Amino acid sequence: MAQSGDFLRGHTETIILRLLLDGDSYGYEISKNIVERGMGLIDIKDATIYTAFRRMENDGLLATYWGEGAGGARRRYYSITEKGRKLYEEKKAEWQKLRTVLDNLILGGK
Amino acid sequence: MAQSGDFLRGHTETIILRLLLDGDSYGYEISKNIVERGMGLIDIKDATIYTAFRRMENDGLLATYWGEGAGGARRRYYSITEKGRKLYEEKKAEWQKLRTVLDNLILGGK
DNA sequence: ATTATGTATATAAACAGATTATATACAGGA
DNA sequence: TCCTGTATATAATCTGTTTATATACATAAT
Repeated sequence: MAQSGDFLRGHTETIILRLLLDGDSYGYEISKNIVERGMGLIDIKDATIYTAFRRMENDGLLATYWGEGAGGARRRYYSITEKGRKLYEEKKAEWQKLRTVLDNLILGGK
Repeated sequence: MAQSGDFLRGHTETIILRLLLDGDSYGYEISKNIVERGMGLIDIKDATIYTAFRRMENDGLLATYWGEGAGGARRRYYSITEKGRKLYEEKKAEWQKLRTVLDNLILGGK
């Protein structure tokens, strides 16, 4: 019923911003990175990543430039902007609050 | 950008199932219950609840009956089915795993 | 009396982010 | 030559949530 995309929704941008905090990267690498850390639960699709990039670039959260295609195809690199950093901090705080709320609502208790 | 609905998505049904585990209830009460526990972060809309009920009833997760409208309008009560209980257990385990994954992806570390 | 508020359910239409499908391109191994 | 892996991109589709709107009854306020 609910696919991985259902609970990724609302977090995809935050995750991308977090990864770019460690340094510039490109779509394919970011995608692989997310799936790797996803413990088999997260299966983010290429199209999701690339459409998120367009959206985030338009929103001024990311800056982009072309890197040399070392080996295979060309790579488009992304770097996080100041606006992106600020949004990340907000989203991070939001997640920490949300986690508590969902623990309460899903696991129950009280 | 991301509204509360974005991170509710994929969890709404789980939350409803959890609340019905405590006993039969009706839409308005469930809705109020969720918002109350939401710490101002969750603002689930009526339409979301009622469309979720239809979906879940069609999926055999819920059974329904009319209760007397004590005071105001009539109430449609819902009770969780065996299938609903099983799905809840799956979703609960999924959430506990997802929480760890998202902690890793959003907060970073390692 | 009538207006406003709170309780309670319901559905069509719009919205938005994720998925599916498809296309392109190059390198290296079988 | 074909397949796999790397790498990006977009149109069309899917789906759960939201917006807007409708109905209905009880009670308190004007």
